Parts: sequence; C-alpha cells; structure tokens
Amino acid sequence: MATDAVPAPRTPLSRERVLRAAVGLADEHGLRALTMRRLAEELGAEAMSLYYHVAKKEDVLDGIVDAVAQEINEAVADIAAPDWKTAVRRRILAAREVFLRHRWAPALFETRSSTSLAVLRYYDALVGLMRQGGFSYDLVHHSLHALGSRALGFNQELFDPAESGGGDIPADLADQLPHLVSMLSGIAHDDPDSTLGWCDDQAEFEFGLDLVLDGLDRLREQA
Amino acid sequence: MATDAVPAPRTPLSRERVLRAAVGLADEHGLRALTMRRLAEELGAEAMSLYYHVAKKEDVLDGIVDAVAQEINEAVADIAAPDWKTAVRRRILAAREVFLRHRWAPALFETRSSTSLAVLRYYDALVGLMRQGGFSYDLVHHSLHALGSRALGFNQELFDPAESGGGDIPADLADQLPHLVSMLSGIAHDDPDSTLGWCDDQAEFEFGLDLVLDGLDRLREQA
DNA sequence: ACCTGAACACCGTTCAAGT
DNA sequence: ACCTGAACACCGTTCAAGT
Repeated sequence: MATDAVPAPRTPLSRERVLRAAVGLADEHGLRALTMRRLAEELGAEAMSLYYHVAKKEDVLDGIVDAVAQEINEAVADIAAPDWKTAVRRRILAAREVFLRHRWAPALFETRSSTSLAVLRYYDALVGLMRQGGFSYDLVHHSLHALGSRALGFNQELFDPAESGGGDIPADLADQLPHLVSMLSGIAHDDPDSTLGWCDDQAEFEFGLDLVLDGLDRLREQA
Repeated sequence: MATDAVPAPRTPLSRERVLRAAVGLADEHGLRALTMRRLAEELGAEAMSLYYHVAKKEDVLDGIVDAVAQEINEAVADIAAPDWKTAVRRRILAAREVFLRHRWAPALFETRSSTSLAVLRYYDALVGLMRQGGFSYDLVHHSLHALGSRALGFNQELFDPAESGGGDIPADLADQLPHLVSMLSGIAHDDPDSTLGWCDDQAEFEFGLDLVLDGLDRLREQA
C-alpha cells in the first residue's frame, strides 16, 4: 500500500481530450466561448498547458472541424441506395443531422482554408458515387461547385426572408420594400428545431437540394 | 485675420468617414486588420474617439456590410432585360463584381444576423422581378432559399476541389482518396482574378447559378 | 514528458476629464 | 459637441522554470 493518499490523479491532457472538450464547449456555449483559457478551465488545467498538445488556437479549430467531419463519415458509412441520386441525397441529409447537433460548425467550416482529411474522405465518397452513377469527372467537378456547402448538409443563408414572420417590419420600412412585405405575409417557418443558422430549415434545404440534384441528373442524361 | 496660425483643422470624424475608412482598411489588409485601434490610427485619431460616432465594433461591421450593399444597389440600378431570368442573372453577376472588389465581404455578410436595409432593398427588387416574371410569392420565397448567397453574387465554398491543381497531394493520401485524385488530375482553374474565396471562380459560379435559375424557370412553367 | 506562473502584446470598451 | 488618457477585463502566446 502506498503510504500517502495520492490525490486522484487527474487524467492527463491529450490532443484528443482537448478537442473533445472544445467541441463540447462550442456545443454548449457557442464558438465565442471557445477561448484557450476557458477551454483549459473546462479541463481543470491552465491555458498554457494546452500548448503542449496543440500548436495554436487555429490548430484547435482545425481539429474540431475534423472531428465533426469524422462524425459525419460515421453517420454516413452504412448508407446504401439503388441509384446515385438517392444515395447522394441520403448522405447529405445524414450529414445535415450532424450539423444540427453542432450548430456552430457551418460558420467554422467556412472559415477553414485548408481542408480536413475527413472532409476530403467525405467528398471522395461522393465523387465515387456520382462516377458510378454515370457522371464524367468533369461533371462531378462542376456538381461539387454547384452544390457548394449543400454537399455537406448546410446552407448558410444571408438573410431570413421570414424573419419574425414578417410581422414586425415597421410601416415606413414596409413602404420601401413592397414586394418583400407582400411575399412575407402569410409565410412562416414551422419547425424551429430543424433550423440551422438563419432560415435554413429542413423543408427549404431539401427544396434547394432537390432542385440542384434534379438539374445535375438532367445534365448527366444529356451528356 | 486671426492672430494665431491655427493648425490645419483635421476633418472631423463622422460615422460615414469611419465606415469609409473601415472599408478601405479591409480592402487593403483584410478583415483581421480591422481593429478599432488600427481604424482610429488610419483616421489620425484615438480608438476611443470612434465610440462617439459608432456604438461598438459590431456597429462598424454592420455599417460596412450596408455600405457594400449600397454599392451593389448602385451597380444594379440601371440593369434592364427582356425576361425575368436574364434580368436576375445580370443583377446577380453585377453584384458579384462588387464582391470581387471587396473580397472580405462574403465572409462578413455571413456573420451578420440582422439584415441591412440595403440588402433588403436588393432582395425586394429581386422579388419584384420574379413576380413580374410569373412567379407566385411562394415560389419566389423558395427560390431565394435555393439561391442562398448566390442571390447576392457569391458562393462561399467549403473546399477547393482543385487546390493547387491536385498535384501536391502526397502519395499515401492519394491512396485514400482515389476518386478525388482521379477527378482532380487534369482540372485546373484558369483565371485567378475571377476567384472569390476558395474556388468560387467565374465559370463555376455561373454554372451553379444557371443550374438553379433553369430549375426555377421550369418550376414556374409547371405551376 | 508534462504542466505552470509570470509576462508580453494585443484586443474591445468604460468613464471621467479635457476643449 | 467632440475628442482623449488612463484604466479594466479580456485575449493568444512565449519562455523559463518547476515536477
């Protein structure tokens, strides 16, 4: 028996523990709460200790993007479908569900300049599926551009056309925006739980996704 | 005549001067260089002086987004076209040119939660054009979602499928990404000047835009 | 090998004070 | 009305030092 009662030996830090804590912090309090100091606190350590396991904050951000992408790859692994379109569609919608669990992720993904390996793997599978479905490499390439962030399951929007249901636009402003006001009266987004970002709700996402996928399928047939 | 030689009376600050300087700073050195202190320095004043003319940094950011949107509205004012599709298309491509002058803007636009008046005006005109072209308000609404940021002229992409032309992917990595590597060999983006963000070059932007516009036109005919 | 304290250079922002 | 100096609370990051 040891003579001294050793204090519960804190689980040592590691890159993985740091990244997991970072994801948790962002999930709970948003990206802005993710500071090195706060992250260390979450782990019961000092901010400076983190630098032994990660190079800099950017490294942490790259790391949690990769972590989310891995989560997507797992969610997507067992998906099978009879044709390329439903296969791609199902993968994208499954990926989307991961983003619904990590609402900070779309904004962060868009700031990364170097692409994570897990994201590349995700795209690689997409390319494979489309090739198998009869696409030329060239058309696949165009398709990825046309899909943009929708390929990964989200659609960062610029403004919410139905912000507050349109009911709160002041009258003087309404005069300046006649068409917008007319459009918004009577339109409301139903399910707040399916909303990613501003107005990217499930129904609208699928509308845009299908519009693009159908268009691509048509181009494939023509080729 | 005044008895004392007054020092050249520095043009006084104003919200507008602050915003103009902010846009210039971002144009020249990027968004990261846009700090209150640096901005003040650019204006020959102290950081604290800015707070007399703007509420907080967020206010500055909202302000320069609105300034860019105004620039877009001016660029787009005189556009006429025979049908809704070319009208919308031309407006969007003209808006895009403004973003090519302010490459920091797409990223910033996507972080704004409240929409600038100038952006609303831009959308209002789009809605008007589409209504006139035979769209129901409901389909216009879906259309705006489907277009997403493309309605304003940019397409924030997640990764550059052709990053460095694909030539620099290490061999061991290439084994893990067979489809991607095959696709990338032989694809190169030609004109770096037309590139917004990562891989959003002019040709790809127009491909995606036309794909969506054609799809919307088809839905309009069916309705 | 792993962690930390003290310190540096930088933020945004306040507030009372100057003209 | 307009601007500023000093100060505060926070960043990310370094470095030499502890175990």
